[in-house]
Amino acid sequence: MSSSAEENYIKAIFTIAERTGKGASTTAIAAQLSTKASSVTDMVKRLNEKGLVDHRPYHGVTLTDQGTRIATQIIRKHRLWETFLVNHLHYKWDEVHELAEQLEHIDSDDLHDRLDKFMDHPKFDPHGDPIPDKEGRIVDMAGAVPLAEVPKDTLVHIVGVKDSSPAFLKLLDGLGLKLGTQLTVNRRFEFGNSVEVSSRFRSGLLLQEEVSLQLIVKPL
Amino acid sequence: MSSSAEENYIKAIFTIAERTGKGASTTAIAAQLSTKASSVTDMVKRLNEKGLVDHRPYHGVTLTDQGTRIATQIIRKHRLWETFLVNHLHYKWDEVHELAEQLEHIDSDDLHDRLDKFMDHPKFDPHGDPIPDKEGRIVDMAGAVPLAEVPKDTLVHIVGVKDSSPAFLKLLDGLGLKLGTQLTVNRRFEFGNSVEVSSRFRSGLLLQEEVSLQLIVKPL
DNA sequence: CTAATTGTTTAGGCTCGCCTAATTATGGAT
DNA sequence: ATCCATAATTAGGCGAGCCTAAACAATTAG
Repeated sequence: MSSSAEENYIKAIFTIAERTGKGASTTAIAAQLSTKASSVTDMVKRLNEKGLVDHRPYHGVTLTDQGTRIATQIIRKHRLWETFLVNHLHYKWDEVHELAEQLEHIDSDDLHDRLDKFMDHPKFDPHGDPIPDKEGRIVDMAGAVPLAEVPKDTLVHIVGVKDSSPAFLKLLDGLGLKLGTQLTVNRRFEFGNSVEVSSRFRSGLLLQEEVSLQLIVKPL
Repeated sequence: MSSSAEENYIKAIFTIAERTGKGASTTAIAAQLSTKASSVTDMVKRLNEKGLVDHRPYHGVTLTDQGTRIATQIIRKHRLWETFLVNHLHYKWDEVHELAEQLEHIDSDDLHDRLDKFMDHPKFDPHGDPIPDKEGRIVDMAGAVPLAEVPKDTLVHIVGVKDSSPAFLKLLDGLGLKLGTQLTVNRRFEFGNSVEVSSRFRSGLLLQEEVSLQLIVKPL
């Protein structure tokens, strides 16, 4: 029903709305997809005619219920494939995004249900992002907060990353940080709003706000 | 480098050449892809400009070495995915073709090498067709012949099917025949060039030439 | 050898998805 | 309330891939 191009727009609109809490502007969509604003205008018109988006110029594009359903299914497929690639084909967590961007467009609900079952219904992908179930429900990550907001002397463990770019993930690898790693905030510094944390393997690790805002943790 | 559409043409040309031993005519390609001859002319021109095919009008389109390499890689991907779908996601052998047609266009040699490794380098897909290795080498099926050509009182086992259509595969399921099934030709009849075979579970099974030509077996 | 049939290409047109350049509309600052 | 920077749209065009209808070429049958 939807082409890959359409699906990419729908996903972009969804993630922009999620990130900003507002409708996605023409310009924002263009930036997200590395395309031009005029192309976005074109596509938004098409998606609107298909009943997948609403558009109030200068106030953003929002997904209709139907559009939202499509978006969550694409995200489900994306995260299922990422999980498969990491857990079964032994890719590293910073290597799977591009591949999943291709695989997410495979058109078969049944295939993805089977993949889900094959992996025993994983709840989170390799970056800690929740995998929507086949009805589109997403478990909510109650209690999860950026490391930057954690008070001194709290024991937490890493449950996700806000930034899944290869660069950031490789940085974490280099610091010996991965999902599940337990951390305690030892000290908090005014300067650069940085925190000093200790893990079992490394203590006195100083993290700038730039990092600690992207690291999602949960108290233990 | 190649679009899905181009890949489909290349694959079609390859399989027609394999089936007929000759270059693929414009008409044959059109039939294979359920498209029109004029569309084929268009695409053949493009593929020719890319150096993937040669074309002598009225004598058929043939793949260049480069085109052949692409074709075998697509077939490799197709058969790897079919194997994955059947062996790991528990699809039936008549259900996987369409899905593999989508998955075969995923652009990543590495992914398919890993998939190959994950499955322990399978040599044949669920229909008994050989899976090219990453250099494009295909194991040759020495000694494999259509059941129709097997002399009386020979013990054979099924190693492949020439026709992988769901209809034919379901027929085989209905007859209790699958890859590996051992058969003996009890009798051969003039009429319809049919053969009577026995398996461990069923004896006196009469097969028309239409079926026995499609069943590839190997003497034991 | 010619004619008829079949195969192939050409011409022109369509949609999708993208582009650039030019234009218009708007929200926000003054 | 007006003006401006920014956002958005329009207009026109392009390539890929497909189509129909018409023209044309070649194989093969007579």
